[in-house]
Amino acid sequence: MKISTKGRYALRMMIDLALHDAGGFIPLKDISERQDITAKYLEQIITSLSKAGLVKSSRGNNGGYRLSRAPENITAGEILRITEGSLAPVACLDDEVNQCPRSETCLTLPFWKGLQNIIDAYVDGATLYDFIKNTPAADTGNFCI
Amino acid sequence: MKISTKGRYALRMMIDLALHDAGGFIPLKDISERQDITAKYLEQIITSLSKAGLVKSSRGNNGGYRLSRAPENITAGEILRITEGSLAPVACLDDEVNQCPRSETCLTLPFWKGLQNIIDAYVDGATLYDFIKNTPAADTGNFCI
DNA sequence: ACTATTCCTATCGGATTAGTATGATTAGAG
DNA sequence: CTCTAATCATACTAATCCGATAGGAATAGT
Repeated sequence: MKISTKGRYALRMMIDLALHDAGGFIPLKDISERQDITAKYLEQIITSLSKAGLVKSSRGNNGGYRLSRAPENITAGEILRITEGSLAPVACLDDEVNQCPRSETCLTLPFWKGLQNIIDAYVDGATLYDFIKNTPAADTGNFCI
Repeated sequence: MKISTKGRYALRMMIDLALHDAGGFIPLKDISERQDITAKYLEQIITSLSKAGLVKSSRGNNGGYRLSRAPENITAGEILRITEGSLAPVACLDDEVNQCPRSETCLTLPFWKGLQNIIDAYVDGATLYDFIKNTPAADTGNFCI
């Protein structure tokens, strides 16, 4: 029941992009140094965020990444679902493929469904702006996980 | 971010024990057949529940397991924490060993702490009785996951 | 003694995690 | 037009975790 490094690092990257947004593109190398995570690993993660449309990229010299929307319009839920796959606590809530034939009478399914609901509501209610709104411009990149 | 089979099976076992409680001990073989899970695997899981004091066991012929408390006094949270280890979504919330030196200023820690809080509140608010209270005695063992 | 049960410890294949490695492609600067 | 800094794409890998399986010892009722 743990969030993997992909989800955690993705959130840190997105917050980093929000904090250091100056209108232009931010190279991955800068994020890598501030967050102390290898650029190669961040590359994999931000690629999926880019394909999902959460960040825009620019190749070549002076290239990099930037948020494609304002921080108040990007939620932690979006970021985590893209990188973690799904936040459903059990597979049978994910899609019809994994549903079991006895789901109609399952005694535990409503419990898991309820858990999924509160998790979804929580992560979808947190925007990138919520993470950075109390942070002075000087205090950037304060992460621990 | 998935609950493992250990947590799911543990919950199913405990519900099974609650549903079939007739005062005596219920052999693991019966649970195994009703739930369609190998007895050998259930053995491992119920051992940890037994060591934690959630079930009482009796060895030898006519032995088995039974709940050590009434269903309304056993929560899903207890069961899941024993079998899953911890429901904290990130390791630095688990214990001091995993805490990072920058936890005071971490921008993501309050978010994860909040997620842990709602998960804890939800699972601790669900008792075994909640799972079985609407189940006719005839309809036993209806699980899908 | 026999049998049904829990208890204990070890093993194991496969999947997942958390990266690392290599190189191609792109685009601005000189 | 070349150099360089960057993204993009794909493959690989070591380590860990998951989901069991296996074999036998201990216990207790008949």
